[in-house]
Amino acid sequence: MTEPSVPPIAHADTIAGLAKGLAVLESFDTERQRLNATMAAQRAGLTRAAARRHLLTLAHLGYLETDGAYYWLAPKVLGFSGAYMASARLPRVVQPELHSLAARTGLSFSCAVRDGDFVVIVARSAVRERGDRLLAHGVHLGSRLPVHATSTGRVLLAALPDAERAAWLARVELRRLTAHTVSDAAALAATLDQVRQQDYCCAAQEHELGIQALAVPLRDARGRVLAALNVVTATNRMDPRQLVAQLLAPLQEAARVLRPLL
Amino acid sequence: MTEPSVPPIAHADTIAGLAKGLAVLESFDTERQRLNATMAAQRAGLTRAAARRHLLTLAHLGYLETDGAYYWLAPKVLGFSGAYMASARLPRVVQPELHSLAARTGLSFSCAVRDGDFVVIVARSAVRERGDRLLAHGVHLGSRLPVHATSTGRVLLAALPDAERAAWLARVELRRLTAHTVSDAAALAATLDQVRQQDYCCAAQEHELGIQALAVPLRDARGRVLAALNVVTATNRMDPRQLVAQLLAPLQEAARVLRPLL
DNA sequence: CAGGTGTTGTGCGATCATCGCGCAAACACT
DNA sequence: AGTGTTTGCGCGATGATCGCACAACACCTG
Repeated sequence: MTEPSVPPIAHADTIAGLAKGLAVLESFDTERQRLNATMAAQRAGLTRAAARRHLLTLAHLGYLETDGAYYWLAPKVLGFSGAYMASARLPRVVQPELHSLAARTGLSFSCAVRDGDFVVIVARSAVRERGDRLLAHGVHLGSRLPVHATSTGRVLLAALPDAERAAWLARVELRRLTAHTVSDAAALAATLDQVRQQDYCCAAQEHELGIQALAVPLRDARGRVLAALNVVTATNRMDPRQLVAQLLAPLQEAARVLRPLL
Repeated sequence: MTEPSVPPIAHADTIAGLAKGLAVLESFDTERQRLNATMAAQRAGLTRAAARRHLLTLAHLGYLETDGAYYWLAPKVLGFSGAYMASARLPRVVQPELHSLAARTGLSFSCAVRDGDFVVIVARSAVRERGDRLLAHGVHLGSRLPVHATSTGRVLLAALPDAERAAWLARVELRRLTAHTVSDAAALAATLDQVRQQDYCCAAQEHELGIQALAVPLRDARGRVLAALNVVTATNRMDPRQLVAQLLAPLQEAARVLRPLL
């Protein structure tokens, strides 16, 4: 007989050490790339002593490098990515289509799936602008971008059942990333309704100034939304209207071609 | 007073749960992509019960997906890759040079570092052959390839101090991957001497039939070998002699250009 | 330069998370 | 239906992990 008033923190047998260690590993993100025990403890929600032990373990296993005081990610963590890319069906199937789109249009395309409050880029075909400048510079394979401020994220949110979407909107903090970011839950809900209706999403400068993106959902044969496909352009090269006019059709065509393969 | 005859398994305070969990996560590789508790236990060296607990934890945290019996990698693991790519200096610096080489030659170039018995691809510029067929098909960012059978791996081995190299050769099992793989320690040692002397390595069909690669070391300003740069070609398009004649100079030039930046 | 202030490394005993055994149920294959 | 094999998971014992607390160190500051 369990106490009904106390919801069990973890109902099943979970390995606390593993969860904490991964929290530590996750606390190395784009913004904070070098951490010491104190900072890692703060970010991962552990005591300093515990964080230190986990950091030492991760370093010992080769996932982190250290100078004794600070720690940073070692190339070994890329191994997970390699294993995923080798195993997962989605990126393998989508990648050629992205390359084809990129080759035809000279623009950068990505495919993303949702993971909690973020989208994860699982396939990408980046095109270098003149002078080797890459658009959306920091976006790589594996990049995690906030779901509420990205075209792909919104397409994926729009595909959620109403109840789940409502729960998500009630819970999440809509961080403002640029002056254009929609950070009001009601406004986002309205946007998502529109996205669901028109079956695409255009997000202009909401995640990063100077760039805008257009996304469409990727459905499998049974109609379930598995991922989102998008294209990114510089705002000074094209306005949102042109973006939709010129690139919605190719994106939708790609989604149509991929549908039976997913 | 510790027993002198028994080398302590882990001298410092290491979190066993974390180490085991990561061993479980690592047991999902290119070859075995879907595992149940029994198989994971075998591969990670745990009991079935322990493996199950670790798998459940990983699934609960979103790193694995499961149907109840089998487990496979979730896209969330790509997040580590994204964080590493955003933080690490090496791939950021090398990537443009790889693209430039690829654009000029129409071939695929990679940059790799060593992690134990494997090299990890940390940057890559892949070129599609005619008909979208990709050379060295399964090689992605984050791929782990056996160090002894790859051009990059040998360049990195050749850079090791003698004692370390000898220790490695004595310890490692030189798995035969194709009929051309050098799997004899003495023969590999001789090859490494040659690599060290000529400062490049050409490996023909040792890792995969039909492809060959040429690699050079990437040194920093102080002369330390940090990584290796290579190019891959199909054996039916070029013989090893031609490969060296045509591509050694561009690779070395790239390494020279990168040297002050590393 | 001594004293103060903040930060870091780490030993220690208590505690509770993790261990693997072992059973029962499910499944597979006659 | 019967047998052999695999799987899910509860349980009590055990030892790994916890965070406190102290010492050592770095760095100001008057």
